[in-house]
Amino acid sequence: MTQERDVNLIGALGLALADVVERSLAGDAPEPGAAAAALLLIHHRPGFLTERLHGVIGLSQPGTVRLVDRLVRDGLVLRKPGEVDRRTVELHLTEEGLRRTTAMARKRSSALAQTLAVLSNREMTDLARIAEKLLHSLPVDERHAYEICRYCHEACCTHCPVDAGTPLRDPHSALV
Amino acid sequence: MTQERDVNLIGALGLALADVVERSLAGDAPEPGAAAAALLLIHHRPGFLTERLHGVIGLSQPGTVRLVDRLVRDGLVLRKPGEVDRRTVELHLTEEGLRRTTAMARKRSSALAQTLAVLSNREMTDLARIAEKLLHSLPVDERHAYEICRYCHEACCTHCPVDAGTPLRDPHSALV
DNA sequence: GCTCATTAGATGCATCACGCATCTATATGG
DNA sequence: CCATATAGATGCGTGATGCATCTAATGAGC
Repeated sequence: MTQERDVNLIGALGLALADVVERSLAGDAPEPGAAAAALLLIHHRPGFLTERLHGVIGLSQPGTVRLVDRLVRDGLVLRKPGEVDRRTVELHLTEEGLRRTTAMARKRSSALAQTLAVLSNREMTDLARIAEKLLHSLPVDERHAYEICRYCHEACCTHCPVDAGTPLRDPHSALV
Repeated sequence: MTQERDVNLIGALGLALADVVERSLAGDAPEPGAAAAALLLIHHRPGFLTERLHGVIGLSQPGTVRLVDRLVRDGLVLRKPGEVDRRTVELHLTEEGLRRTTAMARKRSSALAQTLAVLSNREMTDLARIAEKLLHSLPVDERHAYEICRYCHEACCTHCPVDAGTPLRDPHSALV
Protein backbone atom coordinates (compact mmCIF):
# COMPACT_ATOMS: atom_id res chain seq x y z
CA MET A 1 0.00 0.00 0.00
CA THR A 2 2.78 2.37 0.96
CA GLN A 3 4.48 1.01 -2.12
CA GLU A 4 1.46 1.93 -4.25
CA ARG A 5 1.43 5.41 -2.80
CA ASP A 6 5.13 5.86 -3.45
CA VAL A 7 4.75 4.76 -7.05
CA ASN A 8 1.93 7.21 -7.55
CA LEU A 9 3.91 10.07 -6.05
CA ILE A 10 6.87 9.33 -8.27
CA GLY A 11 4.63 9.26 -11.32
CA ALA A 12 3.15 12.62 -10.35
CA LEU A 13 6.63 14.03 -9.91
CA GLY A 14 7.63 12.85 -13.37
CA LEU A 15 4.60 14.53 -14.89
CA ALA A 16 5.21 17.73 -12.96
CA LEU A 17 8.84 17.87 -14.09
CA ALA A 18 7.85 17.19 -17.69
CA ASP A 19 5.35 20.06 -17.44
CA VAL A 20 8.04 22.36 -16.08
CA VAL A 21 10.24 21.53 -19.04
CA GLU A 22 7.42 21.85 -21.55
CA ARG A 23 6.53 25.27 -20.20
CA SER A 24 10.13 26.43 -20.20
CA LEU A 25 10.41 25.65 -23.92
CA ALA A 26 7.16 27.28 -24.94
CA GLY A 27 8.57 30.76 -25.34
CA ASP A 28 11.24 29.85 -27.88
CA ALA A 29 9.75 26.83 -29.62
CA PRO A 30 8.09 27.78 -32.92
CA GLU A 31 5.05 25.72 -32.01
CA PRO A 32 3.91 23.46 -29.18
CA GLY A 33 4.57 19.76 -29.40
CA ALA A 34 7.25 17.97 -31.33
CA ALA A 35 9.00 21.01 -32.81
CA ALA A 36 11.15 21.65 -29.75
CA ALA A 37 12.29 18.06 -29.64
CA ALA A 38 13.13 18.16 -33.34
CA LEU A 39 15.26 21.27 -32.95
CA LEU A 40 17.10 19.94 -29.91
CA LEU A 41 17.77 16.62 -31.61
CA ILE A 42 19.10 18.33 -34.72
CA HIS A 43 21.26 20.46 -32.47
CA HIS A 44 22.48 17.36 -30.70
CA ARG A 45 23.19 15.49 -33.93
CA PRO A 46 23.71 17.84 -36.87
CA GLY A 47 22.74 16.06 -40.06
CA PHE A 48 19.97 14.10 -38.37
CA LEU A 49 17.76 12.47 -40.98
CA THR A 50 14.04 13.06 -41.34
CA GLU A 51 13.46 9.35 -41.13
CA ARG A 52 15.23 9.07 -37.79
CA LEU A 53 13.41 12.09 -36.47
CA HIS A 54 10.13 10.42 -37.27
CA GLY A 55 10.98 7.42 -35.15
CA VAL A 56 11.77 9.59 -32.16
CA ILE A 57 9.35 12.50 -31.90
CA GLY A 58 6.15 10.52 -32.14
CA LEU A 59 4.82 11.78 -35.45
CA SER A 60 4.03 9.81 -38.58
CA GLN A 61 6.50 9.98 -41.44
CA PRO A 62 4.42 12.47 -43.44
CA GLY A 63 3.75 14.43 -40.28
CA THR A 64 7.47 14.68 -39.71
CA VAL A 65 8.09 15.87 -43.27
CA ARG A 66 5.47 18.57 -42.74
CA LEU A 67 6.99 19.57 -39.43
CA VAL A 68 10.35 19.97 -41.14
CA ASP A 69 8.63 21.96 -43.89
CA ARG A 70 7.42 24.39 -41.24
CA LEU A 71 10.78 24.57 -39.52
CA VAL A 72 12.41 25.34 -42.87
CA ARG A 73 9.73 27.88 -43.72
CA ASP A 74 10.34 29.58 -40.37
CA GLY A 75 14.04 29.80 -41.11
CA LEU A 76 15.15 27.53 -38.29
CA VAL A 77 16.29 24.47 -40.21
CA LEU A 78 18.03 23.75 -43.50
CA ARG A 79 17.59 20.64 -45.62
CA LYS A 80 20.82 19.37 -47.14
CA PRO A 81 20.88 16.48 -49.62
CA GLY A 82 22.75 13.49 -48.20
CA GLU A 83 26.22 12.97 -49.67
CA VAL A 84 26.49 9.23 -49.33
CA ASP A 85 22.90 8.20 -49.83
CA ARG A 86 21.27 10.70 -52.15
CA ARG A 87 17.76 9.72 -51.12
CA THR A 88 18.36 11.11 -47.66
CA VAL A 89 18.05 14.68 -46.43
CA GLU A 90 20.33 15.89 -43.66
CA LEU A 91 18.85 18.42 -41.28
CA HIS A 92 20.88 21.33 -39.94
CA LEU A 93 20.06 24.35 -37.80
CA THR A 94 20.27 27.84 -39.25
CA GLU A 95 21.86 30.55 -37.12
CA GLU A 96 18.43 31.58 -35.95
CA GLY A 97 17.57 27.97 -35.26
CA LEU A 98 20.72 27.63 -33.20
CA ARG A 99 19.90 30.77 -31.26
CA ARG A 100 16.41 29.55 -30.43
CA THR A 101 17.63 26.08 -29.58
CA THR A 102 20.32 27.23 -27.18
CA ALA A 103 17.76 29.53 -25.58
CA MET A 104 15.47 26.55 -25.09
CA ALA A 105 18.23 24.48 -23.54
CA ARG A 106 19.22 27.30 -21.22
CA LYS A 107 15.68 27.99 -20.08
CA ARG A 108 14.96 24.32 -19.56
CA SER A 109 17.98 24.00 -17.32
CA SER A 110 17.18 27.03 -15.27
CA ALA A 111 13.51 26.13 -14.89
CA LEU A 112 14.46 22.69 -13.65
CA ALA A 113 17.13 24.08 -11.34
CA GLN A 114 14.63 26.48 -9.86
CA THR A 115 12.13 23.70 -9.29
CA LEU A 116 14.77 21.53 -7.61
CA ALA A 117 16.13 24.35 -5.49
CA VAL A 118 14.16 23.26 -2.42
CA LEU A 119 16.20 20.07 -2.17
CA SER A 120 19.22 19.79 0.08
CA ASN A 121 22.58 18.91 -1.44
CA ARG A 122 22.21 15.43 -0.14
CA GLU A 123 18.75 14.98 -1.64
CA MET A 124 19.95 16.40 -4.91
CA THR A 125 22.79 13.93 -5.25
CA ASP A 126 20.56 11.06 -4.14
CA LEU A 127 17.98 12.00 -6.74
CA ALA A 128 20.60 12.37 -9.46
CA ARG A 129 22.09 9.00 -8.65
CA ILE A 130 18.67 7.36 -8.78
CA ALA A 131 17.89 9.13 -12.05
CA GLU A 132 21.13 7.85 -13.48
CA LYS A 133 20.31 4.30 -12.47
CA LEU A 134 16.79 4.44 -13.90
CA LEU A 135 17.88 6.08 -17.13
CA HIS A 136 20.54 3.46 -17.57
CA SER A 137 18.08 0.62 -17.17
CA LEU A 138 15.31 2.13 -19.25
CA PRO A 139 16.04 2.26 -22.99
CA VAL A 140 15.25 -0.84 -24.93
CA ASP A 141 16.85 0.24 -28.20
CA GLU A 142 18.57 3.17 -29.81
CA ARG A 143 15.36 4.78 -31.04
CA HIS A 144 14.06 4.74 -27.50
CA ALA A 145 17.31 6.22 -26.21
CA TYR A 146 16.95 9.20 -28.53
CA GLU A 147 13.35 9.57 -27.48
CA ILE A 148 14.31 9.79 -23.81
CA CYS A 149 17.03 12.32 -24.64
CA ARG A 150 14.88 14.41 -26.94
CA TYR A 151 14.87 17.46 -24.68
CA CYS A 152 18.32 16.98 -23.20
CA HIS A 153 20.91 19.68 -22.98
CA GLU A 154 23.71 17.59 -24.41
CA ALA A 155 26.36 20.10 -23.39
CA CYS A 156 25.85 19.10 -19.76
CA CYS A 157 25.10 15.41 -20.24
CA THR A 158 28.61 14.01 -20.04
CA HIS A 159 28.73 10.24 -19.67
CA CYS A 160 25.06 9.96 -20.60
CA PRO A 161 23.60 6.96 -18.77
CA VAL A 162 21.09 6.39 -21.54
CA ASP A 163 23.95 6.34 -24.00
CA ALA A 164 25.85 3.91 -21.80
CA GLY A 165 22.89 1.57 -21.68
CA THR A 166 22.36 1.72 -25.44
CA PRO A 167 25.23 3.43 -27.26
CA LEU A 168 24.14 6.22 -29.57
CA ARG A 169 25.98 5.82 -32.79
CA ASP A 170 26.46 8.24 -35.66
CA PRO A 171 23.32 9.57 -37.36
CA HIS A 172 23.70 7.24 -40.33
CA SER A 173 23.74 4.02 -38.36
CA ALA A 174 20.69 1.81 -38.47
CA LEU A 175 17.81 2.18 -36.08
CA VAL A 176 16.56 -1.08 -34.67
CA MET B 1 29.02 21.60 -13.72
CA THR B 2 28.18 18.39 -11.93
CA GLN B 3 25.15 20.32 -10.74
CA GLU B 4 24.19 21.08 -14.34
CA ARG B 5 24.57 17.46 -15.28
CA ASP B 6 22.45 16.33 -12.34
CA VAL B 7 19.70 18.77 -13.25
CA ASN B 8 19.69 17.52 -16.83
CA LEU B 9 19.51 13.88 -15.73
CA ILE B 10 16.60 14.61 -13.44
CA GLY B 11 14.79 16.41 -16.25
CA ALA B 12 15.33 13.45 -18.56
CA LEU B 13 14.00 11.13 -15.89
CA GLY B 14 10.87 13.22 -15.52
CA LEU B 15 10.25 13.09 -19.24
CA ALA B 16 10.89 9.35 -19.38
CA LEU B 17 8.45 8.71 -16.54
CA ALA B 18 5.83 10.94 -18.15
CA ASP B 19 6.26 8.95 -21.36
CA VAL B 20 5.84 5.68 -19.49
CA VAL B 21 2.58 6.97 -18.04
CA GLU B 22 1.36 8.35 -21.35
CA ARG B 23 2.00 5.04 -23.04
CA SER B 24 0.32 3.08 -20.30
CA LEU B 25 -2.88 5.10 -20.78
CA ALA B 26 -2.96 4.91 -24.56
CA GLY B 27 -4.76 1.57 -24.73
CA ASP B 28 -7.80 2.64 -22.73
CA ALA B 29 -7.98 6.39 -23.37
CA PRO B 30 -10.51 7.23 -26.11
CA GLU B 31 -7.97 9.53 -27.74
CA PRO B 32 -4.44 10.74 -27.11
CA GLY B 33 -3.93 13.95 -25.20
CA ALA B 34 -6.22 15.56 -22.68
CA ALA B 35 -9.00 12.97 -22.70
CA ALA B 36 -7.29 10.66 -20.22
CA ALA B 37 -6.69 13.52 -17.81
CA ALA B 38 -10.32 14.60 -18.13
CA LEU B 39 -11.60 11.13 -17.31
CA LEU B 40 -9.27 10.67 -14.36
CA LEU B 41 -10.16 14.09 -12.97
CA ILE B 42 -13.88 13.39 -13.29
CA HIS B 43 -13.30 10.07 -11.58
CA HIS B 44 -11.39 11.85 -8.85
CA ARG B 45 -14.01 14.54 -8.40
CA PRO B 46 -17.44 13.42 -9.63
CA GLY B 47 -19.42 16.45 -10.69
CA PHE B 48 -16.35 18.30 -11.92
CA LEU B 49 -17.39 21.30 -13.96
CA THR B 50 -16.43 21.90 -17.57
CA GLU B 51 -15.05 25.27 -16.64
CA ARG B 52 -12.71 23.79 -14.03
CA LEU B 53 -11.62 21.10 -16.42
CA HIS B 54 -10.63 23.75 -18.92
CA GLY B 55 -8.30 25.39 -16.46
CA VAL B 56 -6.51 22.13 -15.76
CA ILE B 57 -6.12 20.09 -18.92
CA GLY B 58 -4.57 22.79 -21.08
CA LEU B 59 -7.34 23.28 -23.61
CA SER B 60 -9.31 26.42 -24.40
CA GLN B 61 -12.83 26.68 -23.06
CA PRO B 62 -14.47 25.78 -26.39
CA GLY B 63 -11.90 23.02 -26.87
CA THR B 64 -12.89 21.59 -23.52
CA VAL B 65 -16.58 21.70 -24.40
CA ARG B 66 -15.81 19.80 -27.60
CA LEU B 67 -13.70 17.27 -25.73
CA VAL B 68 -16.62 16.66 -23.37
CA ASP B 69 -18.91 16.38 -26.42
CA ARG B 70 -16.72 13.55 -27.68
CA LEU B 71 -16.55 11.84 -24.30
CA VAL B 72 -20.35 12.00 -24.07
CA ARG B 73 -20.72 10.77 -27.65
CA ASP B 74 -18.44 7.83 -26.85
CA GLY B 75 -20.57 6.95 -23.86
CA LEU B 76 -17.92 7.61 -21.25
CA VAL B 77 -19.26 10.75 -19.60
CA LEU B 78 -22.66 12.17 -18.69
CA ARG B 79 -23.57 15.84 -18.46
CA LYS B 80 -25.82 16.69 -15.54
CA PRO B 81 -27.29 20.18 -15.07
CA GLY B 82 -25.99 21.80 -11.88
CA GLU B 83 -28.48 21.91 -9.03
CA VAL B 84 -27.31 25.04 -7.28
CA ASP B 85 -26.12 27.08 -10.25
CA ARG B 86 -28.18 26.17 -13.26
CA ARG B 87 -25.65 27.57 -15.69
CA THR B 88 -23.19 24.87 -14.73
CA VAL B 89 -22.90 21.32 -16.02
CA GLU B 90 -21.64 18.60 -13.70
CA LEU B 91 -19.63 15.84 -15.33
CA HIS B 92 -19.97 12.22 -14.28
CA LEU B 93 -18.56 8.95 -15.57
CA THR B 94 -20.82 6.34 -17.10
CA GLU B 95 -20.26 2.72 -16.15
CA GLU B 96 -18.18 2.25 -19.25
CA GLY B 97 -16.28 5.42 -18.44
CA LEU B 98 -15.58 4.13 -14.97
CA ARG B 99 -14.36 0.82 -16.36
CA ARG B 100 -11.99 2.53 -18.76
CA THR B 101 -10.79 4.95 -16.12
CA THR B 102 -10.00 2.32 -13.52
CA ALA B 103 -8.21 0.35 -16.23
CA MET B 104 -6.09 3.42 -16.99
CA ALA B 105 -5.25 3.95 -13.34
CA ARG B 106 -4.33 0.30 -12.89
CA LYS B 107 -2.13 0.18 -15.97
CA ARG B 108 -0.44 3.43 -15.07
CA SER B 109 0.47 2.08 -11.65
CA SER B 110 1.80 -1.18 -12.95
CA ALA B 111 3.80 0.45 -15.75
CA LEU B 112 5.41 2.79 -13.26
CA ALA B 113 6.05 -0.04 -10.79
CA GLN B 114 7.71 -2.05 -13.51
CA THR B 115 9.91 0.87 -14.50
CA LEU B 116 10.93 1.46 -10.89
CA ALA B 117 11.54 -2.20 -10.17
CA VAL B 118 15.31 -1.87 -10.65
CA LEU B 119 15.57 0.33 -7.58
CA SER B 120 16.47 -1.05 -4.17
CA ASN B 121 14.04 -0.59 -1.30
CA ARG B 122 16.27 2.13 0.06
CA GLU B 123 16.39 3.99 -3.27
CA MET B 124 12.65 3.65 -3.64
CA THR B 125 11.90 5.21 -0.28
CA ASP B 126 14.49 7.93 -0.85
CA LEU B 127 12.93 8.76 -4.21
CA ALA B 128 9.43 8.77 -2.80
CA ARG B 129 10.45 11.07 0.02
CA ILE B 130 12.09 13.48 -2.42
CA ALA B 131 9.03 13.33 -4.67
CA GLU B 132 6.86 14.16 -1.71
CA LYS B 133 8.99 17.16 -0.82
CA LEU B 134 9.05 18.49 -4.38
CA LEU B 135 5.34 17.98 -4.93
CA HIS B 136 4.61 19.76 -1.70
CA SER B 137 6.67 22.78 -2.71
CA LEU B 138 5.50 22.96 -6.31
CA PRO B 139 1.88 24.04 -6.72
CA VAL B 140 1.28 27.76 -6.78
CA ASP B 141 -2.52 27.59 -6.65
CA GLU B 142 -5.37 25.14 -6.68
CA ARG B 143 -5.64 25.03 -10.45
CA HIS B 144 -1.99 24.06 -10.64
CA ALA B 145 -2.49 21.41 -7.96
CA TYR B 146 -5.19 19.74 -10.05
CA GLU B 147 -2.96 19.96 -13.08
CA ILE B 148 -0.15 18.12 -11.31
CA CYS B 149 -2.58 15.47 -10.08
CA ARG B 150 -4.34 15.05 -13.41
CA TYR B 151 -3.13 11.48 -13.95
CA CYS B 152 -3.03 10.45 -10.31
CA HIS B 153 -4.54 7.30 -8.98
CA GLU B 154 -6.35 8.94 -6.11
CA ALA B 155 -7.12 5.61 -4.45
CA CYS B 156 -3.46 5.28 -3.52
CA CYS B 157 -2.63 8.93 -2.91
CA THR B 158 -3.43 9.18 0.76
CA HIS B 159 -2.17 12.35 2.40
CA CYS B 160 -1.51 13.95 -0.99
CA PRO B 161 1.46 16.30 -0.65
CA VAL B 162 0.14 18.50 -3.42
CA ASP B 163 -3.13 18.72 -1.55
CA ALA B 164 -1.28 19.57 1.65
CA GLY B 165 0.59 22.39 -0.04
CA THR B 166 -2.58 23.81 -1.58
CA PRO B 167 -5.73 22.21 -0.21
CA LEU B 168 -8.08 20.88 -2.87
CA ARG B 169 -11.52 21.99 -1.96
CA ASP B 170 -14.87 20.78 -3.23
CA PRO B 171 -15.54 21.08 -6.98
CA HIS B 172 -17.73 24.15 -6.57
CA SER B 173 -15.16 26.28 -4.79
CA ALA B 174 -13.51 29.07 -6.72
CA LEU B 175 -10.37 28.63 -8.74
CA VAL B 176 -7.81 31.34 -8.20
C1' DG C 1 24.57 -4.95 -66.38
C1' DC C 2 19.72 -5.57 -65.60
C1' DT C 3 15.74 -6.45 -62.71
C1' DC C 4 13.24 -6.37 -58.55
C1' DA C 5 12.48 -5.40 -53.87
C1' DT C 6 13.49 -1.95 -50.38
C1' DT C 7 14.00 2.46 -48.40
C1' DA C 8 14.06 7.88 -47.81
C1' DG C 9 11.34 11.28 -48.60
C1' DA C 10 7.39 13.99 -50.66
C1' DT C 11 2.52 14.89 -51.70
C1' DG C 12 -2.76 14.64 -52.59
C1' DC C 13 -6.45 14.25 -49.83
C1' DA C 14 -9.86 14.01 -46.27
C1' DT C 15 -10.56 14.42 -41.46
C1' DC C 16 -10.82 16.54 -37.28
C1' DA C 17 -9.15 19.07 -33.22
C1' DC C 18 -8.34 23.63 -32.11
C1' DG C 19 -8.85 28.67 -30.95
C1' DC C 20 -11.28 33.02 -31.78
C1' DA C 21 -15.28 35.49 -31.64
C1' DT C 22 -19.77 35.42 -30.43
C1' DC C 23 -24.16 33.96 -28.50
C1' DT C 24 -27.50 32.35 -24.77
C1' DA C 25 -28.89 31.72 -20.23
C1' DT C 26 -28.34 32.21 -15.51
C1' DA C 27 -26.57 34.64 -11.53
C1' DT C 28 -25.36 38.58 -8.76
C1' DG C 29 -24.41 43.34 -7.19
C1' DG C 30 -25.85 48.14 -7.03
C1' DC D 1 -34.83 46.15 -11.80
C1' DC D 2 -31.11 46.90 -14.59
C1' DA D 3 -26.12 46.18 -15.58
C1' DT D 4 -22.41 43.31 -15.40
C1' DA D 5 -20.26 38.92 -14.90
C1' DT D 6 -19.98 34.02 -15.53
C1' DA D 7 -20.87 28.94 -17.39
C1' DG D 8 -21.37 26.91 -21.26
C1' DA D 9 -22.37 26.30 -26.34
C1' DT D 10 -21.66 27.17 -31.26
C1' DG D 11 -20.35 29.11 -36.08
C1' DC D 12 -16.39 29.37 -38.50
C1' DG D 13 -11.92 29.27 -40.45
C1' DT D 14 -7.32 27.38 -39.91
C1' DG D 15 -4.06 24.04 -39.82
C1' DA D 16 -1.87 19.74 -38.16
C1' DT D 17 -2.50 14.99 -38.77
C1' DG D 18 -2.55 10.22 -40.83
C1' DC D 19 -3.45 7.25 -44.80
C1' DA D 20 -2.45 5.98 -49.22
C1' DT D 21 0.36 6.72 -52.82
C1' DC D 22 4.12 8.43 -55.61
C1' DT D 23 9.10 9.30 -56.94
C1' DA D 24 13.80 8.53 -56.72
C1' DA D 25 17.74 6.27 -55.21
C1' DT D 26 19.87 2.05 -53.31
C1' DG D 27 21.25 -2.67 -53.13
C1' DA D 28 20.87 -7.65 -53.67
C1' DG D 29 20.46 -11.58 -56.86
C1' DC D 30 21.29 -13.56 -61.04
